[in-house]
Amino acid sequence: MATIKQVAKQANVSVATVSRVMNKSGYVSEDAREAVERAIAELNYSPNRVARSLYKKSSNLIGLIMPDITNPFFPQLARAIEDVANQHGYQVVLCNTDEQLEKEQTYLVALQTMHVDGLIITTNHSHNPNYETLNLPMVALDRIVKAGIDAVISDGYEGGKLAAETLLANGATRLAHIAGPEHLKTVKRRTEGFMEAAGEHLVGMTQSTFTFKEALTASQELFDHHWPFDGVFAANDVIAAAVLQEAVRRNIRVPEELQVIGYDGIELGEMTSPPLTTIVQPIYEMGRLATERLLDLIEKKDTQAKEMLLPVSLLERQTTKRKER
Amino acid sequence: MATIKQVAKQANVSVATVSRVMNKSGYVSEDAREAVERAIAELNYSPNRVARSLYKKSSNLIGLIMPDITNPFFPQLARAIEDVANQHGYQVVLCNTDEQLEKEQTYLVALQTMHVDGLIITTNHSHNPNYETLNLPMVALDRIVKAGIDAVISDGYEGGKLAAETLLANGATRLAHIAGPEHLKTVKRRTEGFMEAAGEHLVGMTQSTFTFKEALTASQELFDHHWPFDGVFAANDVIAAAVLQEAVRRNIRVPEELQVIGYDGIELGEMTSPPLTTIVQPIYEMGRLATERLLDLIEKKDTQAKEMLLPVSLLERQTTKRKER
DNA sequence: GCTTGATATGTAACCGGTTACACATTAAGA
DNA sequence: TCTTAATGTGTAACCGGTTACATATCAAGC
Repeated sequence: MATIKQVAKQANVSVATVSRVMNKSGYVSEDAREAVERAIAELNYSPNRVARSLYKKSSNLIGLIMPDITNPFFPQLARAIEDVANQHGYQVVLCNTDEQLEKEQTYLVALQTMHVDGLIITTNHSHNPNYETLNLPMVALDRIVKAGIDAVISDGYEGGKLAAETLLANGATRLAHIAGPEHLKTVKRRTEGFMEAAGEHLVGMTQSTFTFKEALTASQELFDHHWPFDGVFAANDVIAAAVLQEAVRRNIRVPEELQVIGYDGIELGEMTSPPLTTIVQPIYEMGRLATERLLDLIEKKDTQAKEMLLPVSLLERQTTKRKER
Repeated sequence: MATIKQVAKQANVSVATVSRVMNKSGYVSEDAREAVERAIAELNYSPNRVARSLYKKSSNLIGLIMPDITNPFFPQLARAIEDVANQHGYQVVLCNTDEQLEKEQTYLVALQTMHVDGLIITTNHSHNPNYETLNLPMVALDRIVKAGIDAVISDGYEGGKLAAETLLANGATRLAHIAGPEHLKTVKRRTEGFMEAAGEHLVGMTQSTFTFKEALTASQELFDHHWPFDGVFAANDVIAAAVLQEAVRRNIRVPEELQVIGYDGIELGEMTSPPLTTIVQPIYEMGRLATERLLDLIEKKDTQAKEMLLPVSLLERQTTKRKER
């Protein structure tokens, strides 16, 4: 790899001049600029980012902290983040924490010592590591961290409500629900919205994490203890897939006997049989927004912390009866 | 953030001594060591990786180049890679290329200028960017790049064969197949193995990419043009899910009338109705192996390029008839 | 007592960029 | 013509580590 010194020599100028043409800063004569550009091309030079980082204390790296990329909600988010970051010349460092405080801590110091410019956090921290003391630009994504930290979330309350209303409007009268992990506020909102709109129609409810296995268990529990019901809202699409599978196993016809609505709008919903009706969050959009916001923060364009609440929408596939309205 | 100078001052020694105790190199007296350790603790110091990188020309970063993390095969791989990397003090930089040469090029120079220590490539490069001229340790994962570059792959040929044999052993006599993208050699092997073992029982075949939408189209085509058949092997689980959905839509009972086998063993297979029988690749294991191999390469433990071929196995869920054997 | 090697530690160069500062030249304005 | 500001360029300090090298002390061996 060529260095700036070699370029300078080749172009017959000093390193300062080379740096100036690269950064378009200060005064450079037309002649010098051309000579430098020629030398750069000839040597196929690209500046060493580590060296630049050291002086500038900025690495063009952003840290992405998530519970587990293996959870199908996250890849799309990661993709959006990476796309936007990349368009702006940033790279992203992937960190899976499994929501374990210790892993999170380890990553946090690693990211800090490598001088990442900012953080996107999609992990909860009810257990409160010292994000605040980190003094790094950061934005929370699909998570509410605390006032003073930017957040991008979707309107879970409205989503839950929309699910209940849809079920009811489609003729369901006995509603059931499988809630998500209690410690995730954004997920809890979905349950709250659903319960509000379901009112006395709610006949049963269980709880589950977002792993399919546990969702299956929770589904069985729901059927065992609360059957019959004719509409289910699951806190996310993975849980909904479990409900669907369990319904099939019990020879319950979907959507004729039982309508099911999920939440998230991940690709999985297309792949179930029948395809899943769901409340879609604008996942990619959320990732995009969060990243753009982070880059603004990094470039100090705005320091007023904001919470961005995005609308959700109903995607009717085939686990609900489409009613003419 | 504290610097080594501050630590040195606090401990009343020179920066060289501090560096020595941190790296356990050279001679350090017991007294000095203790003083330095105390100072490090007091100042909550951790060394600046950027500075270290600059001198050592090594960043403890590895680049992970994949087509699209959104494709459900990759998150598990990414997870394995990140786990192993992290255990060894490395972080991973995520790069989605969509198999576009241009994005790949851009990433390659970005990764190089930031002095990543190595690369894991899960992307094909029939279009041949200059990996060879990169002069970086790298290992190909689930891809065959070329001789001289390490590769970790699973035995697609045996997998395809196993699928055909299973279908046949379960009583199927008219087999069909949906192949994957032609340019992926590892995927082509599956088709070859299947065709070899299916022999004259093969009655129809179409082709598809790994996106669900196109897989659905390919499935419809298969049913439209080659029905009836009683066993299908899909080149991966996403395609198998599409076949399943299309079968349900056409009121074809699985597995009674039609048996389906997928390939990969991703979580999606658990979530379909009925759950998918599939040929599982040891995905996590492959990621783990590839990363360990890369770290060995980085630490120059071994320079003899190897190709590691991992065995696959049949996971019987409910889209095949389990036969007493 | 003198030589020698092991132990211990500090100084300064180095990694490859960026930029403050000094200095020179040129053009514009009075 | 003289002053002044704009333009152009190089030198060297700096970012925060690592390490080669110089130097010093001390104990062992003769």
